[in-house]
Amino acid sequence: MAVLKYSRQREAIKNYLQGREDHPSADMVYDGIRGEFPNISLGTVYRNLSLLTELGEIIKIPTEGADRFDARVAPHNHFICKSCGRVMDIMISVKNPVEEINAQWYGGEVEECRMEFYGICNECKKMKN
Amino acid sequence: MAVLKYSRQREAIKNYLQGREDHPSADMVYDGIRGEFPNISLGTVYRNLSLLTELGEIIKIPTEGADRFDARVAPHNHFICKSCGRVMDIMISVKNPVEEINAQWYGGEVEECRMEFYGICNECKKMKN
DNA sequence: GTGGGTGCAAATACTTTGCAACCGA
DNA sequence: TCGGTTGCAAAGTATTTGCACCCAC
Repeated sequence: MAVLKYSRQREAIKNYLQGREDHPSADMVYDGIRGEFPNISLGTVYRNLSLLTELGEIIKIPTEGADRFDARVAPHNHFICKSCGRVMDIMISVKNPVEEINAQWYGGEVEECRMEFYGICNECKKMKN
Repeated sequence: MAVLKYSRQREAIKNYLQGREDHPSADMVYDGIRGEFPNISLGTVYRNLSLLTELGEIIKIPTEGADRFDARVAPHNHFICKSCGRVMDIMISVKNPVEEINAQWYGGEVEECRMEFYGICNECKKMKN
């Protein structure tokens, strides 16, 4: 791609993501920054999220339904609620098995491991009672 | 849901999945069984894949682009090629960290862990040379 | 001034759904 | 027969893209 040029919209999208604990979808980012940029378009949000993902400044997480985005790029793992779809960081570290996998598996070279833990979140458990 | 009734299409879809090493999308399943059922519709394929997923007879794997489906329901992990999108089983077992997570994390109760390993598959490496 | 970025709308990709006909129990 | 299932097409959701205008450099 050509030389990157500054854009206030891209800056705002990245800031918005960095200020969130959850993992918003493109649509949620769009809603979230319309206060600051009332005329921004959803296309611009998608374009910048893709660009930031390519640059490695954010991470894209495919889930059921819309993709989620995460400004925390350091390796970490996620909990995904089977009931409400919420995506949460799991902050505790478990041993990363990448070296183990590469030592034993020949389908390709593994660069990264993402663990996804599925279950029912506490919010949804409360609702059931 | 009401009582399940037998359907040749559903049977064929499940058989098709069980006979594959890869993890086809709905569209690939559709193409794959049109030989046997020339009049089957894509809607029927989607309906049955959803139903089988709910029944726990297959697994749905969200990825970039279309969802993939897997008839191997026993816990196992996947390698996803960043270049071609191919999804492959990683057959070697690494320790499942679910108990470790549940012992230390209070966001919810974890039932299942899926590890996704990202990298470049051997096929794509060959292409580059 | 040049070329990347934006807003807008149309297009595409993926998936679900309403409905009448069909078929398994 | 009864009600779940199918094929078809239309609708719905998620995402990408073409284009004229705008703005950073």
